[in-house]
Amino acid sequence: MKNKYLSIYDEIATQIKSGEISPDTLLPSENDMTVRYDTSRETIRKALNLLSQNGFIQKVRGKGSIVIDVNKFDFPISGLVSFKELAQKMDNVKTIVSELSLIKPDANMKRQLNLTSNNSVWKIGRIREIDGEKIILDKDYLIEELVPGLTEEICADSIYNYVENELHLTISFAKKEIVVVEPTAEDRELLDLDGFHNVVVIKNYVYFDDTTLFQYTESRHRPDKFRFVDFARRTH
Amino acid sequence: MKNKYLSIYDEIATQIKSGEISPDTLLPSENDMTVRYDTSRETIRKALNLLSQNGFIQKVRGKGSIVIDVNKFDFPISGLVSFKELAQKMDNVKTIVSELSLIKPDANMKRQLNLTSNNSVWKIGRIREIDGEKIILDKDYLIEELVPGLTEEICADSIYNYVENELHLTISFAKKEIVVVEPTAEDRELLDLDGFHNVVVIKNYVYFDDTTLFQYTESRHRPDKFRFVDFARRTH
DNA sequence: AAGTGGTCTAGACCACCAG
DNA sequence: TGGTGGTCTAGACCACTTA
Repeated sequence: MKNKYLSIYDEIATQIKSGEISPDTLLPSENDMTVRYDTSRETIRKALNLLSQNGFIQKVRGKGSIVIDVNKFDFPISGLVSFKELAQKMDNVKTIVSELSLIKPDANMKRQLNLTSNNSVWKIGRIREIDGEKIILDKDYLIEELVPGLTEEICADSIYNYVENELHLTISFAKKEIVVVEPTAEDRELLDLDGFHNVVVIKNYVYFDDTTLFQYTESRHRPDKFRFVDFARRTH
Repeated sequence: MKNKYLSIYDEIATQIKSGEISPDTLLPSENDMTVRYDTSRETIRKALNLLSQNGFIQKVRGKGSIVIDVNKFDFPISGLVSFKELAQKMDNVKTIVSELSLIKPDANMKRQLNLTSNNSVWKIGRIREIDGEKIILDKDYLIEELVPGLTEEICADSIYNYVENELHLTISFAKKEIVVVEPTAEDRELLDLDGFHNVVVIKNYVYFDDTTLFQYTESRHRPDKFRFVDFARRTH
């Protein structure tokens, strides 16, 4: 137990997810909670603001904090979600590493990754197979200097895990871009396109704490199996 | 001037956007700012956290707040963005109201909008024309009781404006879902599909402060003109 | 060791909602 | 009018970075 406000957040979030706290009811007031959790009001408010940002409650001034029916909204996927996290919710998912090599970046790549010197870049291709069909082609580019020692095993598992837990680098934020394009020859070769005329491309730019770009990823999806969910909350 | 922390946020955000504060430099420390803005540290921190959440700065413990190059990341579109806001960044944009009628909801619609009684529902169709091509078909469904008095003029302008500024209802949060589907007969009829085989469908569920659903919208895009940008920040 | 941001406290006043 | 959440203060201790 380190952060008091995170503990409180976790406790309440768990209760809401399990249904122990019913949707459409009010949480105890902030002042009640200061007593119940033996802490100050600002700390309670930190926890409640997190709950609000993550779609668990809705705060209304003069009234209280209303519990939102989380199951009604299947849930914020927004943010940094790796394929592995998604896959855990499904069965029959397999990853095939189609490519793992070190390349010299061309001019375009240098621009994308903000490279000036001639660093080597990991080029990784991974095919995601769901229920026996090859649905997603993930193409990753990472600067070797920052992420040494990649292996096929790591790629088949989760690169995020490796970076955060083994290398102890902190991934901080990401920009995501979604577009729909004609399939390339590579898409046709590697994916089971089944006559589909487009692929959905998700471009992901992942940054470290110090705002340097660490990874550029393209995730190329067969359109019928693609679904993106975003949960937006008005801030002010 | 009401909120101190919002004023400080606005001031610094403006300076970053204009380039008055250079990217990759450090902001003054929080303690410096308490003096400069004549306020407490927690208030400064509120402003800085907003800046961080909106992608202007990156806070690093023990170091300081690094200014991010906002022009490098075009910018957070994530959230509640109406077509009108998007259109203001483009030229040659036109809205054609193809339908505005009151309907009795069918079973599916009742489920989507959480209706029990037999309320009437606004059905609105709007075609968005960009550079003379019909690119987007927006279909909106709103509960009449909550949003009375809709006219073609309002629909051609912005429904959000009407709801927030005329009716004084507060839109609070929204769930967005993106999928790619085969065009319907209606899509083929109303849009210039130019031989494209898919449309990108953005489903939008908009909620009021009290967590009741207020609007369901489908925005149907020709795939080549569709682009979605999301800016995600790790919270903990 | 000095300075930074992260957490936490115990108070205060305000705007808003309900009975 | 009493209770709610929203803002703000002046202080404290801690973990982390940098020199």
